[in-house]
Amino acid sequence: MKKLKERWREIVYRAVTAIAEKSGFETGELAPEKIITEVPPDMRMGEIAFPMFQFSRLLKSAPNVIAEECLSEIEKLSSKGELDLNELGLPTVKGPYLNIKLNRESVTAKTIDAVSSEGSEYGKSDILSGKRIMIEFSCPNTNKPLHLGHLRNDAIGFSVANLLVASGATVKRVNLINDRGIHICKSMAAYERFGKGSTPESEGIKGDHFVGKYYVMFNEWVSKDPEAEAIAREMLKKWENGDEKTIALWKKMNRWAIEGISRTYEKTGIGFDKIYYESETYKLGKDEVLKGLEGGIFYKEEDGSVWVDLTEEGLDRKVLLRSDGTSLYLTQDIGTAVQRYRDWPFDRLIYVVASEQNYHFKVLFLVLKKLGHQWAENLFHLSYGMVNLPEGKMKSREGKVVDADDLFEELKLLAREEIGSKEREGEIEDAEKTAEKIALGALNYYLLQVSPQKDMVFSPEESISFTGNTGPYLQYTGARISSMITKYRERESRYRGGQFKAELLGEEAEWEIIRRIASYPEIVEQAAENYNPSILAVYLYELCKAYSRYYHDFPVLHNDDINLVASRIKLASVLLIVLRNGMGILGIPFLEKM
RNA sequence: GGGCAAUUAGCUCAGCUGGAUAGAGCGUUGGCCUCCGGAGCCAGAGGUCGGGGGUUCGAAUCCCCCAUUGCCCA
Repeated sequence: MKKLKERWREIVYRAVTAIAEKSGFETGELAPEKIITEVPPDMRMGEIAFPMFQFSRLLKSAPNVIAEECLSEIEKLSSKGELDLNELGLPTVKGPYLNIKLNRESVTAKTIDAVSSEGSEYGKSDILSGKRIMIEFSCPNTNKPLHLGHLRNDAIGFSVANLLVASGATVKRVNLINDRGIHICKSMAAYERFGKGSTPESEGIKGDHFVGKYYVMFNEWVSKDPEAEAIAREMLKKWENGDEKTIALWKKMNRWAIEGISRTYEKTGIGFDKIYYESETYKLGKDEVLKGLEGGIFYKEEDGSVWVDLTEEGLDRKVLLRSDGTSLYLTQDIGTAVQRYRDWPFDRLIYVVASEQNYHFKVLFLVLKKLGHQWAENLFHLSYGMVNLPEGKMKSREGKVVDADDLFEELKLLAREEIGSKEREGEIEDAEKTAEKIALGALNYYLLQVSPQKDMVFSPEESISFTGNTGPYLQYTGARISSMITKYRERESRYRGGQFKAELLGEEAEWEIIRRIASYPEIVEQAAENYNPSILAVYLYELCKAYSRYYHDFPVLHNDDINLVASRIKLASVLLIVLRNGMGILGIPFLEKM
């Protein structure tokens, strides 16, 4: 379909050029790829539309006149045998638009053939082939469990990584564990005081929640006794000086936290190719800053703190090292970036981080550029909006946070109930696992249907809804079709000899599905280019919607014509491939039964 | 004080590089299971695309001003 569109652009270009020559106008910078195409509002008008307004200035003529002229030029080319309109489709004029009606039968045959032969490869492109792209996402702290914000981050990171892979890039998924700093010491201090040697095992609590409990405890403690703050700070100093006991405690608690967080990752199905730890890169960051200081890129204040002046770049001055020589987030990020480029020279590094850090990344990228790293130009902050609750912002200090594990459990429970209410339970092999997959599908779809850049409201009731525009709707469509195909195979003898014939798929509803299937590769490209999984989410929903409508109106198996059955089954199985591929990219588990 | 972003139906969101009548879901009103999975399908009501200017043959989309909200920097 993309190829056809490009061919038509060239044809229209030729036609317009011919008209221009006749009237003695220059075509100037006109080029086939610059010609604007659209999709007509009504399927009956065709599949590709060329608005002629774009040429009216060039040809000094009214768009509807140009449309007619264009058409006759194309017909001329066709009668000369230079164009095969039977293969390319039929141009028609509607007011100021030149619309192309594709040859349905030929597009149907080609599309179905392409999808069935490419299978799980269908939709992949090479627009990023040869590119090495590193993508950082998730980035948890080791003092508390993952929350809703991380889930959005993970969903975006995971799916964007998949989109890049589908576009031919070599992708390295990396995580950065924020495992050092005053906040980490807070939970350590609280544990040392209140923990009494308990462990996640002894308490029967997941490690990250266990550690998080002490972080909360610290905040309670410090509200009663301001001394706590000093104790934590003392601990940080000890940590930086390599005090053995402190390091041992730090290691122990980090292990608990990371172990717990990893279990959450297992549930949500995400993984990384490499994990970075701030505790291992912050020193490199310091070195870089000191190098910059020597090189005169940065400067020192009287109190000994190191600064960078970005006023020329339209930003502010910014601290890089505190007066006591300790590092900041920015310092650590400098070190991490440098380390990454050493480890794996990339063509692009994408940071999936919330929009509240927009300024931070602007500064980071500028500082790295100032330090002379040419690759700094290839850094990109994929900024996503905050996740708010209907009653307002999430506030971790006030306990107004949606915990990732809790949310997941809740979703799973509801999915389990839903399964139980369907009287289909007996057919499902593992109801527990299925419930988990439905929960994950609901969650990922909910988080990904919104454009990343926008803030979103997370309504618990809506996210657990399994009807309407949701992940489970996609899964449900997939399950129904799977079940139908199974039936088809079971009754194979009845349909034996049935042949797929493109011309039998002549219903409008079928054509709508086919043109959507044909445009899937373009959708994946678009989503990848914009780092925007929501484009794909919307597409999949519309695809399923179109099929559900069709499926409701037209029998697939219940037909006397076995060729018609075979053809409609073919359509269903091709759609299933697209659905599977697309859902895979978004992290929505595909289910044969649910 | 400065910067960035957002504002589309009661609620949550789509609307791609400006194009033909602004779309979904939830909710609401009303239909559809002797038939391949009703987690479904269909229809109705619901809009001054925050406000005002501008560019353009054409603006929800681009530009400017204002308002509101969120985030960040100091």
